Amino acid sequence: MCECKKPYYITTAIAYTSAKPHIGNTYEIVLADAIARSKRQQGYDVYFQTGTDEHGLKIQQKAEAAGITPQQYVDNVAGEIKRIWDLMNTTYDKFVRTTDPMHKAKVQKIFRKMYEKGDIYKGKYTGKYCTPCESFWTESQLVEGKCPDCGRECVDAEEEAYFFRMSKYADRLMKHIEENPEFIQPESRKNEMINNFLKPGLQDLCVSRSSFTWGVPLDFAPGHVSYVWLDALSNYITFCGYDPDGNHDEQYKKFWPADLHLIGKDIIRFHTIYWPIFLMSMGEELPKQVFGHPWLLVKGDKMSKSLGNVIYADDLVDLFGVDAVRYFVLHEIPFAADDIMTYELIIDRVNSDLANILGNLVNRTIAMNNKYFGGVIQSGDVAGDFDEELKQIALAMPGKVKAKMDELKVADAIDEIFVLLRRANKYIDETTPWILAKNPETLPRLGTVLYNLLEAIRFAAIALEPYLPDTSKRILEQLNVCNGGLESLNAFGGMVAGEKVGTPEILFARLDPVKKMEEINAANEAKNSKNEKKAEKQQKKEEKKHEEPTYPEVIDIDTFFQSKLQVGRVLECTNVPKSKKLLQFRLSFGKDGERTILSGIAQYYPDPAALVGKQIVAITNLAPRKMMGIESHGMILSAVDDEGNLRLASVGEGVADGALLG
RNA sequence: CGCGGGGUAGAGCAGCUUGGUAGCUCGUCGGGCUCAUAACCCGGAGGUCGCAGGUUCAAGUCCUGCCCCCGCAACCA
Repeated sequence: MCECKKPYYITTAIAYTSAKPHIGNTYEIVLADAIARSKRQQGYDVYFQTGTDEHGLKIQQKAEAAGITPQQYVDNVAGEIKRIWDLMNTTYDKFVRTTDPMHKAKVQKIFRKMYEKGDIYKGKYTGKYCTPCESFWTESQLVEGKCPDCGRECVDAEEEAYFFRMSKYADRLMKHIEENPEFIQPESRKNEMINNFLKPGLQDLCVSRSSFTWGVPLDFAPGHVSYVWLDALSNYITFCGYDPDGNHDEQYKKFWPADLHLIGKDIIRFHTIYWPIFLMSMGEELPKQVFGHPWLLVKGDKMSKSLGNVIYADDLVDLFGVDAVRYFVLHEIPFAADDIMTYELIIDRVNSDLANILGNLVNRTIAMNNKYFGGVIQSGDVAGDFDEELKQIALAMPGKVKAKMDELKVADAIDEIFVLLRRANKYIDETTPWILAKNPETLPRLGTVLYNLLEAIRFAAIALEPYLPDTSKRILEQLNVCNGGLESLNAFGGMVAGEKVGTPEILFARLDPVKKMEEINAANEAKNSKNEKKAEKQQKKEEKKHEEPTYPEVIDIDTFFQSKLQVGRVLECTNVPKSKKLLQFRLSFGKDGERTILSGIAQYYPDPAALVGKQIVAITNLAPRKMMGIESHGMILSAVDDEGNLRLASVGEGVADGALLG
């Protein structure tokens, strides 16, 4: 092999330390690990970086709620994330944390460099400001026009902030994306970025915050911290030896630009628009490829604590073992579409693929070699029917696997290995070793048949290493051979006659679906009844806090009478085109005339026309607001309960249209 | 008419660029085998390839129109 190995730099997104990662998050690191291991196997000098993103308002708030410092909080969560990454047997070379002083110092310099270059300028950030909370909100973040945190009035305000001139680099980025079709994967995402963000024109991005302190402080602007994304994205270079002053480490010179940023499809925009532009501003090369992988869903929903459908990697590992979990996520998740996971599906895969096709093949082959030849490997030179096809498939397999991996189609790559395993099972049927064993004359042929099988298994075991590292090792141990790497798969004949194989051990036990499900349900219930219930209750409380503004104990009558509440009659009610949520009402308020009001209740009224003629209650002196291009003059009152029942407020029939409430 | 992806056997997918016997995994039914973890191997059933037109000797595959689903963007005053 060549001494000067080609470099390969792969990263995952750094995990946000606001909560323990679930299996969906864990998928990313496993996928990256499979790619990294595969590249190492192919002889690349791989640098694999992952880590945690530890700044931001959310973390500051969570720490406050827990009564600890933000640093303590992120130390805890980062530890937990690292533990899970290790549990999944992932071989990252570096685990980075954005609270690292080295990183922070570099981010400060990067920021200053961009500022001095003129790419970042001081501007005014306008929005709604909640004085008691000292928080800025955008219009869309407000709840009922009030602060989403405390429910109090917000005022128009502006504060000093720093902006990045995105528009300056937009053309260059567009050109880059178009000239490098591999840059954004899968390709459908590429169009999304171009059409939704680049073509309409990039807005300048606000890259500083002064409403909270848990971030990288800007040395030239006291009170400001860096926008988390600028801080977080920089990790890919700061921890790889980048020096803002230009004295880069050897590592940086060797590995940058990264070959692959592996990220979730939800953060593609940050990685394919902002990050490349930041790099352009710094004068650095762009990463070669960004792959936005799909999601693992549970019953069609995104995993979330509030839905109560979160599945954690460590729980799955307890139930199925590391390699089974790795196999499942790597094999089931397609290249571009989200995948729905269920326990039943995992059991299914473990049984049919791992236990039956793989495990049973290894087991029966080694058992036969022990039974018929006392474990001694025979020579492979008594050729017969069916041998050639098996050999050809084995020899072609590594190349096919590599081709699939080059396209990042990991599931397909694994399938190529299973083609060989299936063929080997068939070969046993065709050659009927148990019949050959009965006649002393056919014993030499039996030796060769078993030799071919053992060799085919060796091929598979070595090829499986990137995906099922532990199982790969166990198979090779049972075969009693070393992992000779991919080079040992150039010729069919690596097993050495005269050596002895080990004893067969069950690699994956078959699972009884019914029993396993009972076990899973019991485990889940036990968990729910204990710590999770407490956590859930707290969670619910927190969510309610967010949803329902806290009201002042007492308000005076004048405050109440600031709202003009009137009875109105529905003249027309239609869906707003292209909107999922909005209904457009034309209402009569008697002598006060007619007005148009929009309301986000479309999902509750599949037949909006049915509301025509009804009397409702509306606030009519709210400031007009445009939504979906239509101006709304007021707000219709309604109530919704936890079950999702919604009713419009009314005063009963018999009151004149336009009558005032009070 | 905002942009994009997709609709193929009970489920999940491939095939469409370069038209020509509709394929894979799981499930199901039947058979074989007994070395092995009731596993393995073979065979069958099951599809008007979203709908309607068109081009062609021939269309999942190309063209036109329509319907439905899913992402992204906008949107709950």
